[in-house]
Amino acid sequence: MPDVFRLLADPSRRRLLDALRDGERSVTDLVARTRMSQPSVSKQLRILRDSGAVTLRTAGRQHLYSIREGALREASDWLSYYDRFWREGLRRMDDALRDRPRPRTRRRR
Amino acid sequence: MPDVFRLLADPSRRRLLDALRDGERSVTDLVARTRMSQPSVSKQLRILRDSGAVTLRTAGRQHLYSIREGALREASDWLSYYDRFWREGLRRMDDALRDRPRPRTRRRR
DNA sequence: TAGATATATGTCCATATGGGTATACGAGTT
DNA sequence: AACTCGTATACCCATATGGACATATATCTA
Repeated sequence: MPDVFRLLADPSRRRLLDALRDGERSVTDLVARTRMSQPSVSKQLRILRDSGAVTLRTAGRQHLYSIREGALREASDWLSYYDRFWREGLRRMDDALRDRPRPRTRRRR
Repeated sequence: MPDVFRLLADPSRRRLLDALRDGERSVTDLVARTRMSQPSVSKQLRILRDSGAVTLRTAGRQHLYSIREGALREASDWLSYYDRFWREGLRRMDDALRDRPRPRTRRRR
């Protein structure tokens, strides 16, 4: 249900994730780094947590958040196709090109 | 302005992009493949086009859309950091892991 | 020109979303 | 216990979003 891309759609959540790249951070810490209000930070962290993107560790009265391994994997996987696609420079438009002046059919390698 | 992740946040747009992976497609074609209404398809294509994610080629009365090279590059780049992060197995959460029972790094199969 | 096909746009609507402010809650501290 | 710090939640609100339906526009065809 919780779509990874939906998560990443919000800049504030991305900023939070960016702020967490170097390791776990407390809420106050994140508030300082992201220029957001504390409630907003908590709200977005809640969303990130519910979606399994981050984990929470409680240390006294501090809540330390950290990125969960593989959280963005789904998004990354989806995009990886296009990455390969462009890097190899292979445009598989043969079908679409069929009604054009015969662009020389490519063979499967 | 037009955020790539915002684009990808909508499943219907992702379906459209998926349908375009193999090359350019007409609107009718996309309608058939995505099970969306024609106006919805056009609407989302409009958004994708305005954002520079797809390009349009007119052939008679058909509008042929195709993914624009490097359109999702920005998103991919952003994610690449985390990818590297996890693939190398480098979790800089030593502090956090300190009080856990040795999570044992997974080996590559 | 009339009609059919292909696509785009306009309008309306229901819903989701994110921020802000106030407030509640929990854990230390005195 | 009273107070303070750190964090979470509740509520309200303005806005964005996406879909459906009807309709407009453009291109071919008879």
